[in-house]
Amino acid sequence: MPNKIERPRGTRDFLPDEMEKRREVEKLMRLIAESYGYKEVCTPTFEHLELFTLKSGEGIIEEIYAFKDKGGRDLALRPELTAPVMRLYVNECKVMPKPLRFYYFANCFRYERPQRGRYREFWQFGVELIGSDRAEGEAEVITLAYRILEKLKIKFNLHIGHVGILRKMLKDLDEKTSSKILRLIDKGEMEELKRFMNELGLNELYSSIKDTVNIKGKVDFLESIDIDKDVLERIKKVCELCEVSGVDYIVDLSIVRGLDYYTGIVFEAYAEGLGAQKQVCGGGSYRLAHVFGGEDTPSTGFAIGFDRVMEVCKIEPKKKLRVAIVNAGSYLHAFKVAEKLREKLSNVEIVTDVMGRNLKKQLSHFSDFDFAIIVGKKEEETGIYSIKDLKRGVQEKLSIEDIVNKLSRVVK
RNA sequence: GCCCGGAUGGGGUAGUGGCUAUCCUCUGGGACUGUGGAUCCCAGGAGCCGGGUUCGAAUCCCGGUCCGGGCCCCA
Repeated sequence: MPNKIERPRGTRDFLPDEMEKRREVEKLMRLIAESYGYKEVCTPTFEHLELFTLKSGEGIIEEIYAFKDKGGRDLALRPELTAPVMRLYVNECKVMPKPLRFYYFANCFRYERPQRGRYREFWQFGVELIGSDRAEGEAEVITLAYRILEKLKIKFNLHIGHVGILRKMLKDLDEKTSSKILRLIDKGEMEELKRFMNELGLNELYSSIKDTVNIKGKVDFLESIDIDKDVLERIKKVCELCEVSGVDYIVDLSIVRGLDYYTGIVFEAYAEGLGAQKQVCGGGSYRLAHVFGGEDTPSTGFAIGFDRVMEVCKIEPKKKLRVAIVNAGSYLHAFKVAEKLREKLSNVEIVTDVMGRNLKKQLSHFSDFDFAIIVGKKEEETGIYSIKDLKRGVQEKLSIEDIVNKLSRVVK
């Protein structure tokens, strides 16, 4: 036997049961996003490498699947979708009336060590609200993310922060230093941060950063510390709107986010039961359009880690009604009956035997179906078919029309 | 990128340096050519890959691949 060809590392095959569940969850996400007026967009699976290196943040750049095509162009499989969607916006939608509400569901690629909830090909569901610079927009996006996770019956915590506070505190430092400080805050390595800032003689700044980062709770906590007035007003307003829509949150100013393009409100959601891969959603306000040659445009968005959500989501798809057309010798007629029923009934699975089994074998094979319709010479002549309820074990004789009526009633 | 643990038919497993690799499930067929899930019978299908030690390796050793767990990072 020749060697079996295996799946590449970090990729997955999905069997029907799992696909069904994934489609069900996807459908729910779409439905909720659409109920907020968001419309689906789709961008290419690969883009110019530059799109992602321009502003994505160090971590992601190292993980990019990059390659040269036959024309020598530097291309990359998309590691995320915010940059592609903003590129699409700049290319095609600049003059459309604002705001634009876009959502996407697509696969992304990152070269990483695979683990539970972390794959080299993974799916993201996300939205981008383009053109609004206001708390109303930010609150809408946060609420939408919250609703989706809530409707999927996931247990999670939502943390809301604002990168403006820390950015402002660090504004007098050079970019390299401030970026290192932000990274240490993001990792929660406060001891290392203390040592680092001590070396630079920034003890005073360190202690105010420490105070800021430790703030966790509802909005009112913020009153007690000395932060930028405009930012405080913004956070208060966003939180107020979130509370109105029943969103449960924690203000957490330590949220920094790995992607460099965030400028304002940021938020993350953590689900229970996923270990180190607990972050199921991340987002915030950013400015990216001008980087891709457009006008400076404020935007807010989030991305949900679809595969992580699937790990903890309890949603079960509704089982379809399954009907077997069992033939007693008359294949031709059985196929005809099956086709007629498929035409008349929607959302019902209708299956015939294609293995040449005898009657008994067919019934045995279809024993976990809901109904069996027996089609043989007698039925072909009279037009009256035996329909057997396989779950209850009862059988009756009906015409095609009556069968259609009966099954339609059961579907409801 | 770092640290650990694994890998035996499609799925789940047993076992051991030595005969034809165990059991369950599964799949196909038969008993049974007009009525299912039971039972019995027959058939099918496996030691991740490469190298080493050995008379002999699925078993021991080394390397690789893949999976899982924990970090890092992130969704």
